[in-house]
Amino acid sequence: MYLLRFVYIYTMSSSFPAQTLSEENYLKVIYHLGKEATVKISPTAIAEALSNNPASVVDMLKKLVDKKLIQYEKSKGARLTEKGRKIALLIIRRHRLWEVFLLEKLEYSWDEIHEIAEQLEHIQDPLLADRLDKFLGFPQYDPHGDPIPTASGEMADIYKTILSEVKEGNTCHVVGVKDTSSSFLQYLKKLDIGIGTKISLDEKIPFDGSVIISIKNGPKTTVSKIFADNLLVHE
Amino acid sequence: MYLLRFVYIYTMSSSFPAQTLSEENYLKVIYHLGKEATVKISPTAIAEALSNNPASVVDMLKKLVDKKLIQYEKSKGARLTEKGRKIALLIIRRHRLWEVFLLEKLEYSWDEIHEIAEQLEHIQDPLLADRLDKFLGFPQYDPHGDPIPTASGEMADIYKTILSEVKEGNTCHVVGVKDTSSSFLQYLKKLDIGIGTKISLDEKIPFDGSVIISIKNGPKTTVSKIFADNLLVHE
DNA sequence: ACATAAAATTAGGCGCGTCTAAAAATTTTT
DNA sequence: AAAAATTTTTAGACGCGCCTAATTTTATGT
Repeated sequence: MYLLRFVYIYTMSSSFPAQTLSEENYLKVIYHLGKEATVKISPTAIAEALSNNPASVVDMLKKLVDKKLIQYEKSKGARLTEKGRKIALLIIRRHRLWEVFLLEKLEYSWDEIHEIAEQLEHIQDPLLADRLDKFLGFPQYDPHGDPIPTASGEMADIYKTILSEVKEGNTCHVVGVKDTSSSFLQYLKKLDIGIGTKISLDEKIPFDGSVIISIKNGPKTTVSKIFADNLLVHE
Repeated sequence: MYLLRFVYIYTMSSSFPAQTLSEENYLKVIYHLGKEATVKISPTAIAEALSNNPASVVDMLKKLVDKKLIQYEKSKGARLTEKGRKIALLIIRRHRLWEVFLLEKLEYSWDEIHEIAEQLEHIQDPLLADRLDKFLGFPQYDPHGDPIPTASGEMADIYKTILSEVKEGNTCHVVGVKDTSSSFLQYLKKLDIGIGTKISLDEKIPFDGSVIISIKNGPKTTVSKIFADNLLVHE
């Protein structure tokens, strides 16, 4: 019992004091803007991502510096500290786990889950993310194909690609969709394709980019290039 | 498609514009304070329930009057309007559904769920409560034995009582616990008693109030009066 | 290198929800 | 019915997170 508690102190979920909702959103945005390049993030970029004003951003950046969640020097851009990065990853972990929950358990569709997860990601409880993770069977990817950070704050690389990029003869698993229109989602349902569905790419037609696939080792089906461009998969 | 949307307008979950978190808490508190008596609720009582200041309460009451969520005349106390009552019931519905989720699906214990549900009850989405309700199998009572308001805003009466009040020969179902100490919860686990467990009261011992019960039609077990006083049941 | 454009920062302000202190109204006590 | 106690209300203020407008700093173009 004591040992368990001890271990918990070192998992992401319980080691940080609660941030305000707004602070959490800043950390998340700085993380997302910074992950591509190692460049420092400008107030303007943050303001745009949050749909607010650069002047407001500067105010908040000062506060985040005080809390040691970011590094920031005047006119040099912001960067997460290790502490800030861990919190950002926790928010992202919570967001993506809730998205899986909403899609798989509550039967929401791909295009509805993001907005609700934006709210749910801020629920504070030291055990919640890990319990939800377990309940969902430790999913590795969210319904948009993005990797879910682990309890210890590690995030898998994104191997996701689109079906049309898969080589002939290879097999992949569906991790999400790009297009979330109901016509596409309904078509997927008809083909019995969902998250995790195994697809083998049998042949590509040079003429129009159509691809011939086998769904769950079943009979061959042909889908258009438009279809294949919008299905996110993971090899 | 259109018909479905139309119907939804008339269910509790989607018919109200979002309130602020604080407004929702005021409505909830006014509901809870008002349900016992039909008396009007004083600012002082509300302030105490919210652990804040009567002066703050008066400010908020004015705002709630403007929004037509309560009736309030100077120094006469507050009362929910029909609109306010419906919103309060929706918040309570969400709270209790999330409590069921946390206990049954995420393996939280009786004493941990309230605080998390206080946060989850404010998540805004027109479909969420109803989807969660369905996912949970339309539970009628939360883990504390309190009835869950329906999607249309009706709440069952509270029939709950304690095991020691059940008459000899009657059968009841567990709806919750009064004591949430881990020693009691562990004892319950050992006896294989959980939410919904069927218990028949076979005999009461006059000497010390011990009761002899059958759990799930199984063999007879004797439990103390202290035990029977702390188990909430529903006949 | 200098003028111009763009970005960052400061200054001052605002709405929300809270507070304290003081005044007004109501209720209770005698 | 008057005095005392309590409750309610007003007045004024504050922190948070945001805003606009003006200023300063940095980057860009010729």
